[in-house]
Amino acid sequence: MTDFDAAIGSDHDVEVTRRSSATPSIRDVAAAAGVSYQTVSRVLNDSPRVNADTRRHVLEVIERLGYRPNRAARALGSGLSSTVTVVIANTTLYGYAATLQGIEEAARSAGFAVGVRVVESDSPVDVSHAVEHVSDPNAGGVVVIAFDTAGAEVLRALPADVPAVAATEAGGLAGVSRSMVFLDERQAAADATRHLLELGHRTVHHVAIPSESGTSARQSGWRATLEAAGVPVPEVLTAGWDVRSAYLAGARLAADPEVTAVLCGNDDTALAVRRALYEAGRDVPGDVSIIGFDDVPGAAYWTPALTTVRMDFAALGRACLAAIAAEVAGEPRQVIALAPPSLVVRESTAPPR
Amino acid sequence: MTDFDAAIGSDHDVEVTRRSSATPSIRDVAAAAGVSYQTVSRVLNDSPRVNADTRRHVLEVIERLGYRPNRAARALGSGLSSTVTVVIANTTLYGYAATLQGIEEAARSAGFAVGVRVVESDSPVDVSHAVEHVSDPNAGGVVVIAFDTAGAEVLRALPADVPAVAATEAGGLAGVSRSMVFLDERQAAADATRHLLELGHRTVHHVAIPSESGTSARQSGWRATLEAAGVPVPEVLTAGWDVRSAYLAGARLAADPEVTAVLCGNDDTALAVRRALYEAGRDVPGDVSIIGFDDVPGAAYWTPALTTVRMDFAALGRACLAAIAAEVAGEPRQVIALAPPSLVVRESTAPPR
DNA sequence: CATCGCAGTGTTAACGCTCACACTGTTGCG
DNA sequence: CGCAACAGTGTGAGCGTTAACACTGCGATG
Repeated sequence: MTDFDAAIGSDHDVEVTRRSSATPSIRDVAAAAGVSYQTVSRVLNDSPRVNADTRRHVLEVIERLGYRPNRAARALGSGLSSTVTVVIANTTLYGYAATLQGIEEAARSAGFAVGVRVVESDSPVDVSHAVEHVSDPNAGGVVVIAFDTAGAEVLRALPADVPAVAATEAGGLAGVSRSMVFLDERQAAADATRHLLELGHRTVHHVAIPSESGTSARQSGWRATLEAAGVPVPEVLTAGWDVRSAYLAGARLAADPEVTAVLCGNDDTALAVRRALYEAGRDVPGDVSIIGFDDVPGAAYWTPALTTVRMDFAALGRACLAAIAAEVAGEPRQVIALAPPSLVVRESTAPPR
Repeated sequence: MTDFDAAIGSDHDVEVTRRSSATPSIRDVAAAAGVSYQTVSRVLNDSPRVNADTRRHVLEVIERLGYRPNRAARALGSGLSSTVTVVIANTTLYGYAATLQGIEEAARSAGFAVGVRVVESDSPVDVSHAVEHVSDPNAGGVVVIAFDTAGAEVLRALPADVPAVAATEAGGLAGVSRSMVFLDERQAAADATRHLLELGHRTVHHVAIPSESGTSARQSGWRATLEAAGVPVPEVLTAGWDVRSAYLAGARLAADPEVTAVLCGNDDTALAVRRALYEAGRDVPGDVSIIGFDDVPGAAYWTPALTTVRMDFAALGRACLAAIAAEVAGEPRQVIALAPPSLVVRESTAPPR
């Protein structure tokens, strides 16, 4: 205690410390506690080699001084950074946002900080800027949400020494040797298509959303099911992420009396298709059945409530975080298929007239 | 040029550098370019005091070596960190996600990195953890999305020396002296209410969403308008962020034949209210008119298309970034009201029967 | 009772960068 | 032609932390 008092009592050398008015550093804590700063560091990293009394006292001083560890310094000193950066095309689209939420949740409980970087398009400029941003040495790992070409391009352009994992479509990304995590949408798409066929529909149309490859897993599950059933495989209509393009595709389908069942690339697409059908005077599910993908929070409250595939994006995000943490820790790459999403049958599907 | 060549030619002191096998540092670049590391630093920070030829050569070496500046080291060395952390209650709710997108966009073009921290609730534990996380010295600024109590609590608990700005409801947060930015929703709520009144409705009911204060700006705009019009002010029904609670509120309204017009706290709420009305056999807008808030991307494609208030969350986010950048740069606090959002009249509102 | 081992602590040197300052050479001016 | 001014560059110190190692006692071991 004498040491402590002495340290506090003497103020003839106040000017020696740089600018102690600012946030206290580990050294200030050490001085106030009468120990070396290495001991404080040990307390912070709960090293076992610290006497219980010392630890308690240091903790007390930390509290009293309002000391907060400096992440940047820690990263510099250790060479490790407990940060993961999420590369994402758009934070407002449900699947992306929910995946981000899952990543953040897992990161938070694992003590990681999370960064976000939006890649607006798959243009070389956007992609290279994003790559540049995340390839900061000791910036930690990166999780690329590669549901689309922008993400996929970033993944391809990323230097091999940057630890990264991708959240992808089912099956992963061809030609990319990275850890990948995905939900098995192919299976779910097949289930959804079969559901429609079993209801008695002659065939099922499909409005596709953007995808990394030309053909999404959703689309291929749909196609395989139709082929296996020996029914005609209609031409695929492609929409963008914007609702309007889906509406346009929906309008084309609505004009075709042969169309009685539509598997939509996601719920937003289903919303727009349903609108187009409505405008054409065709009832859902009376005249046309529709199925979405994602199960956005409101889907159960639509009129009619939407039959859709529930995607557990939060689980996807959590798995991505676990994977990147493993990768940063030096474990080998892995490709993880999560449990297949399941079809939630509600009101938008019915037997054809 | 001779110096450069000489420096490149000589490799007898290759072992002097520590572990140059790893990512190159500023010193490796300097050595390879035959200049001091300070010169490289100057090039990186485009200081004007560098000869054009030197700069070009250094840039070339940087490119060749694949050098990437280390953000952590830079932050440590300068004491400044060009990172902003966004404190957010939920990344999947549209208003939050869109605001985040706006912040990120502005941050990206201003050269800031962005971090995300979710506060799951306004519980002391969650709040203090979030505060702890963002009060890292030299972690840069923080933008708190304070649409709810969780955000507001974080803001209140944040040490005064942490630079922060809040995206709030109209009017800002009482008792908090921080920079704040908001969209004037009060005005928009008044417009929406007036629209309904002008259509001939006796009064307008309101389903409120969570808000920082007990009474949201949306609610107070609604109330003021009803009072000014001298019509009865119905009891406010309160919903949470989840669609189900809004549905429950909607079910109560649907059961009341007096209800002919409802101003919903946001579009999700409107969706659920519309569903409840549908289940009760009441047509929208035939029997009941509804108005939402936010104008989510799909709102125009609902059946009926939703009359709602378009909130420019991206602009809100951009303004927040500008504000935090200013704050970090030492400029005084400011309270900014952005242009009031406007009502978009679509199909869900009509004169009462 | 000398020695080993280990709990507990301190010391030194990085980590990669920026800052403040010092230095060199050239230019411009009286 | 001497000196100030300045462009251009280098040097030294430090940012707050961790890692590696060195040291000090004390109890256990033979």
